Order: sequence, then structure tokens, then C-alpha cells
Amino acid sequence: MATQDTVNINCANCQIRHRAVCSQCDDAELNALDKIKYYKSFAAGENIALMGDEMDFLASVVNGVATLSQTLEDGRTQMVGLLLPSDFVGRPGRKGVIYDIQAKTDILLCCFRREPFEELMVTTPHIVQRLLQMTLDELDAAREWMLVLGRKTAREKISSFFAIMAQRHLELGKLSPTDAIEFDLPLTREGMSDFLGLTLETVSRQISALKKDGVIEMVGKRHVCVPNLQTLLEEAGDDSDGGILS
Amino acid sequence: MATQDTVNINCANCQIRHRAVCSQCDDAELNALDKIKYYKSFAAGENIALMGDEMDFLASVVNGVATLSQTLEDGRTQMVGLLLPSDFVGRPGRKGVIYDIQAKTDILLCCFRREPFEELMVTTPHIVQRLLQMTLDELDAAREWMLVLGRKTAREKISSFFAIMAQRHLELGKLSPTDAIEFDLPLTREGMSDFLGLTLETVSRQISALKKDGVIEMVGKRHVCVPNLQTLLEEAGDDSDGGILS
DNA sequence: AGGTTTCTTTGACCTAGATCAAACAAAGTG
DNA sequence: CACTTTGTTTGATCTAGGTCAAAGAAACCT
Repeated sequence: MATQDTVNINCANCQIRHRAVCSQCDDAELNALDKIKYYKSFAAGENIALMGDEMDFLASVVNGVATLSQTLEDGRTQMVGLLLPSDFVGRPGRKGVIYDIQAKTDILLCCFRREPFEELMVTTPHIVQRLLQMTLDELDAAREWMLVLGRKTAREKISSFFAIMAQRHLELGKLSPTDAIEFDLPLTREGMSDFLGLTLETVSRQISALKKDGVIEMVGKRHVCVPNLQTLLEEAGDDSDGGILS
Repeated sequence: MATQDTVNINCANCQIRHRAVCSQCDDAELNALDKIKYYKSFAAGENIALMGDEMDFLASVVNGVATLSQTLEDGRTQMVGLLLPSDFVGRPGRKGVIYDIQAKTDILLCCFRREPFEELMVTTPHIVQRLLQMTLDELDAAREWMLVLGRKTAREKISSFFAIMAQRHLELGKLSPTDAIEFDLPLTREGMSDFLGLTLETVSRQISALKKDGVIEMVGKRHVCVPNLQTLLEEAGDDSDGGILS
């Protein structure tokens, strides 16, 4: 159940204003968007949409975490996207949803009614241009993930996931890359296993191993501390550049 | 070495005119594109660009096949894109290449000089709009592939690859879906293994197994005949819808 | 506070696919 | 036409990660 159907936020004090699909819009364009938008929140665990549904809105994640995933007939599932604040949800030009979209934490979406949004895309180049950039970034991230899924070992997969989380955190915060980095995992062990193409047991074992080897420290089950990012990146196998951040 | 640096083709008789980045352009826009384009061909096996290179053009594949791939320090490589006719090559807004791009067959590119193309993107909404559609399609294809890499068995992976090839072929040709489908593999066993996150030995063994089970027939090493697409799709595990075609 | 449910860890064992190795086939070359 | 080179197949063995099982550990009830 959506816990709140409207929330009092406006673009001026919006935290994702400079990263989301609206980030290149001028005041007039923002105003046009404002007319067709509404806020909607979902509780952790709730499905935002399921494969086969029709979605009559497109949205930006304001805060919280959601996932895109696909499932085979026999229940094997693979996560194919991790939606973090500022990410875009839904595909313009196609109502039909082809992934399951699930809130993993409580989440707030800034929703645009589909029809007027798609009209704005024709008249407002800044929106299409920004959406293209974001989609190209997501494509790069998906391709980076294909390398992880296709060629990395279980230990490298876990390390890669932690590295992405750590680097996302670096971007937002104002830490220097030499500090220890701390963050909360947005996914359960099973969630991580769906992301990484592993079983939850393997995820658990590899986390224990990284802990034993001092690559990470855990506080409780969800809070991770990375004393040395470089070490983690080496474990992830993408030493040199640290991979791609969308 | 590029075998030909110019080729006599024009947009009117171009085979990819209706699918490529230019497909939504009117005559004036096509004319503007025409002024900044040139054709360039590469021989099978030749690198179009390597990771770290700067690419001063963007392009459409006119005919032939190329691949995008990433390699880890120790040589493990994962293919992350298969570029077929009408597909777009290169990323607007970023000169630096982050994948290895290699011609797998002789290939002809319709190249646009980067700077004027990027200017056209600002002034010509039809180009950005089409590019956004194409990028969204590629993203869907990449996500479909993540499911293959993360969760499918070797036999399902090979079947999935053959299914994509078969369906690509269906799209272009004018066959009915009940006919037997024949096509040539654009990749060696090693190329397929890079695509599928397998070893070439496993690829070879699974092809032999599918042959033995009558799912496919082979003529020589490269020519495949699929007597029954439905059977192949069932082997691929995406029975119901047949997966996503970009 | 006891009892359910959900998540996590760890152990014992097994199997799909990797690795190592060798033979074969086809194509290009001098 | 012998001779590389490049790609393919098949066999024998090994191992990373899956599967099955059971016991902790939190959180959430009532």
C-alpha cells in the first residue's frame, strides 16, 4: 500500500533536481513538468509494477531504492536494474511493463502522467536530451554488469557490488577517497544473490570471507565499512579505473 | 586496414535507411547528415577502436557485424554488445572509447564526424528522439542478456543465442514463423563463448548436444538450420514471449 | 516474555561447467 | 602440394559454486 499519495515537495528544494530527468530544464519547462506531476510513495517490499502491467506514469526516484528484475518460469530470477535516487522509472513510448519493479526500501517517486509527459518530450528538447544521457549511462552500467555476471568469480562479484555501493556513496557525500567509507546495504542476502547471479548461501559465505580477510567490516547484517577502497577495487578485479558509475 | 575508404551509396537506396539513427529524418535533415558523413569499411578481424582510444566519429552499421567487448587484466573477456546492420556505434558526448570494438565480418560503416553530428543533435530533435528509442531498445536487450548470463544454463545460453539470431533473421526476411529458419553464425565458437560467459569447449559440446537432440541442424561449422523455432525457444527458457529483440 | 516469521550463517555433499590435453578439419601460403 | 595457421570436437579430470540441511539471530507479534 502506498503510505502517502501526496507529499509536500517542490522543485526548488528537491534533492534530485540537479541529477534527474528534469536537471536541464529551465523555469518554464520545470513549470510544465510541475503541472503533470504528483508524488507517490511505496513501502519497502511493495511492488511498484509487475511484468505485464500497464504503467500510466513515468517517474523519478526521489529517495529510497527499487529494483528491476526478470524471472524465468521455474522461479530463477535475475535483477537487471537497481533504481537509486534520481534514476528514471518506466519507458517512454511503451505502457507495458516488461520487468518486475519492486520497492526495496520505503521509496518516494515523483510521477509524471504518461500522456502529457510524452507530449512534452516532443516539445521540450532538454527533457529528451537529458533522458538520452541517462539512458546511455544506464546502458554503460548494464554492460559493466554483464562483465560481472559473465566472467567474475563469486568473490569478485560481491566485491564489485560493494565497490559500486561505496562509490555511489563517495559521489553523494563529500568524503575524500582515502577515508574509510561506510554505508548500509539496500538489499538482503537474497537480493544481492539475485543481483549477482549467485545463491544466497554463496553471498553469505563470500561476505564472511571478505570480512575474515579484512577487506570489509560489518556492523550488524546491513552496515558495511570499507577501510580501504583500493583494496576492495582490487578484489573486484577492476583495479585500474574502478568501473563505471552511472 | 580499411579496404575501402569511400563507397558509392546514397541515402535513397540505403538498406538501413528506415531503421538507423536517421530513420525519422525528413529530407532537409537527411541532407544535413549527408554533408557530414563518409563511408568506411573494415575487414573481418580488424579493430574499429580499442578501449582508451578517442573516436572522432559516430556511425551506423550499414552491413556486417561488429562486437563490443570488455577484458579483465588476466584476459577474461565478455562481449557486451553485438552490432548488426542499422545499429549505432559510439557514444555522443564522449570521445573516449570504453569498450573494444571489433569487426567480426567485413563491415561497412556510415560515419558522421563527431562535432557536427553533436551540433545536429541539438538542432534536430528527430535525431535525438530516434537515438533515444534505439538506446532504450539496446538497454532492454542488455537486460535480457543479463538474465541469460546470470541465470541460464549452458544449454539455455546457446539456445538463447541461436534464438536471437533466428528471430533477427525472421524480422528481416519474409518468412512465416512456422518455416524452418536458416542463417549463418556471425561468430566463431570462441566469439560465442565470449558472448555467453562460457568456454569455447562448452559451446562446442552444447552445440553438439542440440544437434544430437534435433533442436538444430548444422551445415558445416557456421550454417544453422532451425526446423522448429518454438522448440528452440523452449530450450532457451523464454518460451512464452521469445525474449526481446532490439 | 514466549512464539512466530524472516533473514543469516555454516556445514556436508554434489554437479555443471572449467581446465587440460589431444586429435581433427579446413583454409591460406610459399 | 606439403605446411602452417586457425578453428573445432571430444575425452578425462577437477573445482567453484550450487543444493540440501540445520542451527542462530533479529524483528515482530500478542
